[in-house]
Amino acid sequence: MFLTSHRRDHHLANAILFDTPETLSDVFLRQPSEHLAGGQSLFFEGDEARHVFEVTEGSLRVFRIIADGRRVITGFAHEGDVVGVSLRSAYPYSAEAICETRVRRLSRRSFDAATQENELLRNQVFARLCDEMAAAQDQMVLLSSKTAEERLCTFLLKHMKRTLSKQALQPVLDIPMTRLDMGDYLGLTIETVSRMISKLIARGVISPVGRHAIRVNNPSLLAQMAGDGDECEDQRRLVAGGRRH
Amino acid sequence: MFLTSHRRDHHLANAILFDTPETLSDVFLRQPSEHLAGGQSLFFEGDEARHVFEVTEGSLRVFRIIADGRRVITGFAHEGDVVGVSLRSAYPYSAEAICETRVRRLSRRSFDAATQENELLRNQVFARLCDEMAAAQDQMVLLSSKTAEERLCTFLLKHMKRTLSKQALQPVLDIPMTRLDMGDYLGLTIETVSRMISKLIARGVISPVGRHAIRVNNPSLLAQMAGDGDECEDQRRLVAGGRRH
DNA sequence: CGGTCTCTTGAGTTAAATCAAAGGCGGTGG
DNA sequence: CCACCGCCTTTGATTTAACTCAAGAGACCG
Repeated sequence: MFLTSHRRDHHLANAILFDTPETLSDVFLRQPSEHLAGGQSLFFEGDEARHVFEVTEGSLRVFRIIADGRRVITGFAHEGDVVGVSLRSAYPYSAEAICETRVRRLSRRSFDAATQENELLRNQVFARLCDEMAAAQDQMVLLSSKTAEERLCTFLLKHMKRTLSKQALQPVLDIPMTRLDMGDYLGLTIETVSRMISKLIARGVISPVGRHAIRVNNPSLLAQMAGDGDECEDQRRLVAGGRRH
Repeated sequence: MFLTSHRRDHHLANAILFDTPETLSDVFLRQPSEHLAGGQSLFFEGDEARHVFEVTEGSLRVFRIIADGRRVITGFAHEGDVVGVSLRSAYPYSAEAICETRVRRLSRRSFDAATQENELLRNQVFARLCDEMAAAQDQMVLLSSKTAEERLCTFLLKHMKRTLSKQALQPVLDIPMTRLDMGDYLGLTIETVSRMISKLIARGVISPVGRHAIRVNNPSLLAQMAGDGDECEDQRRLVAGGRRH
């Protein structure tokens, strides 16, 4: 389980918060931040789940290796996200730094204690779990019924929304992960990912800015191509007979 | 969000539990059970999330209708499962009875109150959320990297495990859902689902028992065909270079 | 500046989707 | 009780989107 922070507003001086944490991040504030080089593992699937981590800088990929050796990335954790939350004794997935990354570590005991006693924190954990669940369902929709093009556009759009909130209206989007990461996340091969990126570039929707960044020229077209429709509420009640499985 | 019960042991007389619920089911015990005919909707995606439901009999499909009218089933809820748990004001999915089904309804206020004040219940909700999250990740693995055959076998196996626990060693497995339901859950068309079922029958792995039940002749072969390997721990640490996206 | 790794592009293959049609089961009414 | 109708399911033929295989291009590093 990894928990995505939607907003992290530090209203109050951190010093005050050490003893009465108001946000999940506050709980981690006392911990020293640890550095991970790109590609370095934080923990492996099956390891005893002794710690919970907050990402303070950089990004992690969260994945499983399946029977035949293939990798399935179930999500990415970015600044402010918490990874390793679970009730099981072992981590159900591995986590690895995509790029230079910093995390704060907290023992599960401490984390559990903090969230058990503090209703505010508890609700935040619950809220994040719910959001993560919703994200997982979105991903299921993507994997079970979107085309390669729609998957890529959805991915870019999601990362745009995440970055946009902090980087104002800057249209240059950092993509720290490799094509392989994207492929393993989107259920596609690197070749298909590459082809779809080329297609978007050819159509002028995006422009390449080195290998790990793009400029989004036409966000609304990108959104349209992501195939989420307008989430048109009315249509939901009709049991529309659209085909394609 | 819907929560799966792993075990529902009523150690104590229910009467005693009314005031001090020990399990999530106990919270629903006072509520009258409502009947749903097959195909009947419990709630729609986007509806205001006023209630939480416990399935006491039968099964529900939990799904979303996407932009082009297609349906994606994100899960099924069976006896003992709780559906509708979320923090959002609106349900993020629809829920519909697959067959004759009974549910107990609880207002979100009551449910939240009960779980806020009772640590035991709260932990159960948390545990179920974690399990559901793990199931969602399994489903992502299935959708992003399993073949049609593996998907079907995984599906049958999962339902076998669920049913087995209560119906002893009886190898006849009820499949209340239609081929369309299976397809929308597994990311396949009804034709492909049907073909894969025929293939399993031809190979003698299963035998048809009417339309909505099968006999599993060779559970271990079925497990092998599900493609989950032996979850061999050692292989996990090797960054094996298996192909297929 | 050579080596390695990542990415791109092209050509051919394939698993599953689509299109099409027939078969079986269940319900309804004569 | 049987005939008919509608729905779900099965099976077959064809198409297609994405995968696989292959080779070349660009980036990064010692």
